[in-house]
Amino acid sequence: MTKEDTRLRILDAAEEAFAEVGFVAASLRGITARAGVNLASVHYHFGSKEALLRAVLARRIQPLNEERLVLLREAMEQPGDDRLERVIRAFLAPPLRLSARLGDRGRVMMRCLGLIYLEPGKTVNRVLTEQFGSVRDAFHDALAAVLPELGPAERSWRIFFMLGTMVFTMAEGDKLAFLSDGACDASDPEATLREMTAFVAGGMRAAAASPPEGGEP
Amino acid sequence: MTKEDTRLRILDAAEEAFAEVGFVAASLRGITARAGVNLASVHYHFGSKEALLRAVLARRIQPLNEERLVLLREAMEQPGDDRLERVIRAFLAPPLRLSARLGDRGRVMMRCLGLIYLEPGKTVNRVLTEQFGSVRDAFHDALAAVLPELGPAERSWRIFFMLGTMVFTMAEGDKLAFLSDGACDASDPEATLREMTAFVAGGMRAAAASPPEGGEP
DNA sequence: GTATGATTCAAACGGTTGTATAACCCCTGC
DNA sequence: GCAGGGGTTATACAACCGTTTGAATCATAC
Repeated sequence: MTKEDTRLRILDAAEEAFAEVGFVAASLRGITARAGVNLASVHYHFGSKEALLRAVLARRIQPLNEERLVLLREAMEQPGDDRLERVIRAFLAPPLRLSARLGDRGRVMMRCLGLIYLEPGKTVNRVLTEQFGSVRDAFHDALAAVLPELGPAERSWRIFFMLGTMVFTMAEGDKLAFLSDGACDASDPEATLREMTAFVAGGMRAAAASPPEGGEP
Repeated sequence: MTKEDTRLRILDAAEEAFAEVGFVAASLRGITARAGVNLASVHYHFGSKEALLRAVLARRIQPLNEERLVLLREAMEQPGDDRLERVIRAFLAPPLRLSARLGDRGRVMMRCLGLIYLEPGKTVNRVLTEQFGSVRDAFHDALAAVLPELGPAERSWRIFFMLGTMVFTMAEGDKLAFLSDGACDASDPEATLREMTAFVAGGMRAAAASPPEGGEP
């Protein structure tokens, strides 16, 4: 068993454990037992439990956000009536595509990312929001171009809702099969992308709800 | 200090602790210290940490779901073009109204409920989904009447997204002020209700994304 | 073949957790 | 004024946590 092998097995086991019970509830003993490695090896390879979490997140998030920006550029370059849908898909598709590519690990990765995003903790949040800052700005600008009738505050609200829809689906998608009596399957990336895009696009296109910010004439 | 006083102080302190760090990360010692009561009193009054969690949830959720069903009945009784908006408001308004009524505790309660909903754990989920079952069915039926062009699967998807938008906003609303550079304020219940209703209604009204379920002719 | 550095291993550390127990206080009813 | 019990208190317990340590093991280069 090589060094890289051990690192990978720890990363995989940690991702599974985080996906099942969250970060704080997952124990290094459980993770190392699942990975079949020694307890101390996680400190040798990563340094601490938090550093392990950062490694688990970085492995997935960095490619995701890069792909988001690439897809967003493509979506903005070509005109068309469905430019809004393409922008939204640029935001939603990367995790779903990655999930499909990972096979069985796909749902583990989705649940892990969604759960960790929602779990409190100063360090975790700092990492995620740092990574997410430029992506948020890029989509803010793109939506300003695609939906010029929306004010900046309204745009922020709706990007927030889009983020929420995605994170919630990633974290709680497993429960949808039960909630819908088997009619829906969130482990199908194609269907999930189609349904989410339609819903979010409809929400984005809704008439502005905010009263105008300037004083009345 | 009366018996009921101690119970209430524990409930309040627990709600705050859960809102800040979640259930597993919150310690009974921290909770009882915050409440100014003895450590053992939580076992005397509630029995266990999990039973305390159930009590914290029940205090808020039961009235919420009852109000949802009342508002839903009212929304369905009177006709009009904005029946969809009224149905959605029946779902979204109760927690926001309760938050406004609770004053400073409002945001604590919102964050606690949202966070606990998203935190893994067999018991928690069972309690919440049990309480939520009848509400989900009622809204499913109401939306079938208001949006007859939507198939049952599509309806389940969109109710799921509505739930996600609400839970995410309850849990992460605090961060919206930062994410929007101060342009949005999720601690304003009126504005939050207005923005969420517009977004969710738009998503609900979007054209169906699913291919028809029957075979092609 | 042996020296060297990297990796793994078993064991233990101090601290925190939820829970249990028994003594204690205080108020009420007689 | 005093018995009694509901409520509070301090304390202890066993289990588990993340982290550290130093020896054992391995692979590699000379």
